[in-house]
Amino acid sequence: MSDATALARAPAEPRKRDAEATRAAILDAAKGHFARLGYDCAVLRDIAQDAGVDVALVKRYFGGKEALFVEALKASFVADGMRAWDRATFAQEIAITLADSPHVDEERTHRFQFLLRAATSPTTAPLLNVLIQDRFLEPIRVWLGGADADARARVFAASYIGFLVERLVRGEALEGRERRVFIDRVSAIFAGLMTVSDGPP
Amino acid sequence: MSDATALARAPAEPRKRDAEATRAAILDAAKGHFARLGYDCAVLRDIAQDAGVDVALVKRYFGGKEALFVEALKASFVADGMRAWDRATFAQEIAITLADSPHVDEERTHRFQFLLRAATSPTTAPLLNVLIQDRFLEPIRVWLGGADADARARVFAASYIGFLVERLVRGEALEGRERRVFIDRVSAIFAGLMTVSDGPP
DNA sequence: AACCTAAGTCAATGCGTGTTGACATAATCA
DNA sequence: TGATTATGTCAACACGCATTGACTTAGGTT
Repeated sequence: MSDATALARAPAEPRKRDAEATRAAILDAAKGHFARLGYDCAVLRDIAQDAGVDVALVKRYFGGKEALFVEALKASFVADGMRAWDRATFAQEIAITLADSPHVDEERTHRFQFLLRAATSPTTAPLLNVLIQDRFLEPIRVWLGGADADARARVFAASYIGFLVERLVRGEALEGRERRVFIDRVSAIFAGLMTVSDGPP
Repeated sequence: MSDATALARAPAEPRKRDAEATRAAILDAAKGHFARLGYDCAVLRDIAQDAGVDVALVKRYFGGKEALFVEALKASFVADGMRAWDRATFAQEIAITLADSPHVDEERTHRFQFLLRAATSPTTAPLLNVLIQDRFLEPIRVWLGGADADARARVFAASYIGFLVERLVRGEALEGRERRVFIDRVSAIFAGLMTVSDGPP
């Protein structure tokens, strides 16, 4: 046990002084906590501890909880990724991802859980309108392209969010035939949204 | 100011003593608050005040906040409604509802917002697994029927939730061509899920 | 009428949490 | 080296909130 305590005794090495690094550490920890817990349940002390930092530094570097949240939210949406998606395989790939457990794609999962939590908390929802428009809906709209891209982007985004929630509450991966059917149906939906027109002209 | 205080002086009429009625009043107020605010942001004092009741009565009748929440959640899902949906018109109707503002369908909106909030709060999510299965997924599964009803029910439920979130953050009704396209696409998705097979056999 | 029990009220306690300012110390520069 | 500043630490404070128990009173019972 003495080894364990020795390992846990990180404070023996009292943190190099490096403003940028600590700021980044806080931001990074914050992203995870906010994504997992949502604004209201996330606790500054825990975030700080996770970053190996004193709580007071949150104030120094960000001003407060809300400001930290906004910063973390923006940092979580550097709005890349989507451009790189391959149109030929996207629908299938995303459906597979959504059929699996939330734990396999931690990175992307976190980013969108963050968005979801932010959107569904009454405290933070007001902060989101612009950001959602700019960094979520708009990239999708551009990526989809074609006629009525805005409406299709809405449906696309909504579906995505929905499947994310479903996977969240499901918690575990789907298996066997259910999994195959799920993937087929979901990828059919996304594929349908990528085609410019399957409704009346 | 004396007028205002006079107006505010509702306590002049000190609440008839009726256990069932007050219990119901609390539960009713709780449903609204939890749906609108989620578990964490909802405040017992406000719920009590809304019901015209002292906070302590929440303890007397329900035991505590969490118990009240569970009760309210169950009460919000009497699992009716869905059976009554008309298969011929459902997809179109639901799409229209989802295109409009959240305020037009307060009743149903509230019930599902409740579910959503509950599912996305880490505090309450654990309480939901069974309930979601029993009162949400299962009715959909039965209503859909046919082969692979379970997988289709998942996709169905997920889509529904997603569109609900989308409408929530959108806040206002869609208009014009965007609205038409949105409705077409959404109803196409639901209609597709109602058909037994459009994938490989 | 006296009494008893269920229903409702009130004030206080304790905890979690964001925020704040005073203090300590490493890093940098004159 | 000594002084100055940026960086990090610590200990409270203030606030909101759920919870709790002691007290009050209406409504029925004997």
